[in-house]
Amino acid sequence: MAHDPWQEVEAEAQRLVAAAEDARKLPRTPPRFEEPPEGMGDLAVPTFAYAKAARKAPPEIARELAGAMPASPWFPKVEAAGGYVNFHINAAKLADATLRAVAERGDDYGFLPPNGKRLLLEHTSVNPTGPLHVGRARNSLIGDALARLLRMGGYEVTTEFLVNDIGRQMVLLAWGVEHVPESELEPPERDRDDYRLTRNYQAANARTEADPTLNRQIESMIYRLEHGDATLTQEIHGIAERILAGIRATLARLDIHFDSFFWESDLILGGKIEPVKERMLALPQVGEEGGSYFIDLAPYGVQGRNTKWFFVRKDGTSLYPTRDIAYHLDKFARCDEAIVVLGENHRLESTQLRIALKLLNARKDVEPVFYSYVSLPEGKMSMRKGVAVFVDDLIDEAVARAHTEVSKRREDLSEDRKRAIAEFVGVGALRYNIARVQAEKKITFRWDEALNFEGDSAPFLQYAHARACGILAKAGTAAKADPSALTQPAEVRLVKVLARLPSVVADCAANRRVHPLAAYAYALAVQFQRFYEDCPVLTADEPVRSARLAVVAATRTALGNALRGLGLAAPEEM
RNA sequence: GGACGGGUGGCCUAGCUUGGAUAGGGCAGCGGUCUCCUAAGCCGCAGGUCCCGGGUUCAAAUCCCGGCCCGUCCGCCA
Repeated sequence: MAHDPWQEVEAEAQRLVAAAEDARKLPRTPPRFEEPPEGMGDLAVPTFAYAKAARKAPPEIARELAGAMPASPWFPKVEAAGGYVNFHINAAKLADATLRAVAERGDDYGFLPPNGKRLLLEHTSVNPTGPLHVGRARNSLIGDALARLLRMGGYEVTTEFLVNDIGRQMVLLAWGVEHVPESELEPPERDRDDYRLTRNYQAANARTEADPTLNRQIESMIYRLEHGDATLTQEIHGIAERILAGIRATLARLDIHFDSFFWESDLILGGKIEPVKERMLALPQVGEEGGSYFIDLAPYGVQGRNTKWFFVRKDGTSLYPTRDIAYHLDKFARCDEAIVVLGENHRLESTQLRIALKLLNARKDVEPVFYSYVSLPEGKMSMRKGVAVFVDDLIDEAVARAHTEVSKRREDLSEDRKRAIAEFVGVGALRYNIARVQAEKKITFRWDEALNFEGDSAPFLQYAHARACGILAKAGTAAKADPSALTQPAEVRLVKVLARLPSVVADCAANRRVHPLAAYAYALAVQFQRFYEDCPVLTADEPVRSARLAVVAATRTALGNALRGLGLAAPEEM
């Protein structure tokens, strides 16, 4: 475990506790280490749990346990304090282990060894009917950060965007493109196909609402599409491709890119739907109602007004569930684990899908990661009502505000340099604001909060990284570091944070959560800033200078990797 | 009606899976701090019924039960 210093520390403490338990004839209790209050050590083991069996007071047990603890080079001091046994760590040894781990792993410090698993992560998957708006972008931001995090966690990750190019919405879009002339449309907000074509989509929506007879046209188009009409499929595919190009351009600005695009129409053209439909129809759980088919999910824990999950229409065409199942079976053949990022409104649907996959004896399950929607102070975002914030506008605003800040703070820089900094600061602020919060929290979008550049924000983290780089750039080559030269509280505390990165990554990857990594990166930046105030590096005498330089270098690596894991730029100056 | 998610100082948020020592942070507010590696920083002050009520426990923000509030879903739509 040379790559994970903190793991090494806990393993050693665990060994000591077990030995002490045996010596005192206490039952082996897998210790859950806690962090004691400041100044009371580094690891704490509560002894309350032993009290009943031992029939002794916790403080007494703590004293006995502490006394029975074998000597260890890791913990020069183990003491009882109330009902706790507190371990004081050997700071020099931890520094040595941490700096060695960073040296051994190099730029990969914090990356876990490859676990050999192919993980398919689906995210974003918006219907290509218009530009990306802020509500949906949370999906992309969470998905992309998760992909980066899981790569750090040792997975071989493929990100995939499911392009829906066969639904009613897409037919409507195609109809709008064909039947609504440019002369009847307002000028587009931006000169790009996603902005241009979404006007046709909105117009088509408005017209079908006003004139229900149009629905027959639309329905016949849907029918043709679902029966593999190659010409129509091609046409819609082409339109979707143009809008998707716009969406991809927006995402690219956020540094979000996909490894794979899966076109839903390929399921139909590839004949993947029919076999799945047949397999489903053969299930004993299937019911029939007026020529249509469903699975009653009530026995599987689904409750509500209607537990019937229809997958075949009375005209024999497949419904979305069938295609979703076919898609997932296809996914499963291409990976070892499948994750999909979904909005909270898809919770039930996801449960239904997973039950169906199980009934079909699918070889894998799909793991959903849910997030709540982003609303505006004035209420819900809605494309149809035009109450939405486009991601492009959000990015522009973020970058503009960042540019104002950079100009204020760095008059010495060239305009090109300021623009470059403004770009990663603005985009970083946006990304971090989503990444730092638990996905299940609903968010009310406020400009001032989304574009905060101080305190717990991306620029703060980036600034810490830039400062570390600044010191290293001026330092020249350093002598070999002697970890025992690190004795100041600020530098010792920084080392302790540095030691934790691999454990944090492991925890995040296992739980499929990115926000603890954000919290870690912030804690690391905070500790580095304090170190920066308290511990001069370049002007220090040897051997302190070299030791501190090694800590700064380790910080650059660890913080840089944490930043990149969150999808944020790790700048050398700002 | 049912299911699921959230509810932590004025605002935002961590901690909840695995119960433990004064509930961590940030923003906004107030006060300090640039002859010294970038002040997007650092230091300090102030601010809390952890939604409410029961229960379990030596110990509950955390677990259990019952409410309340907010959100989401329960289409032969996708």
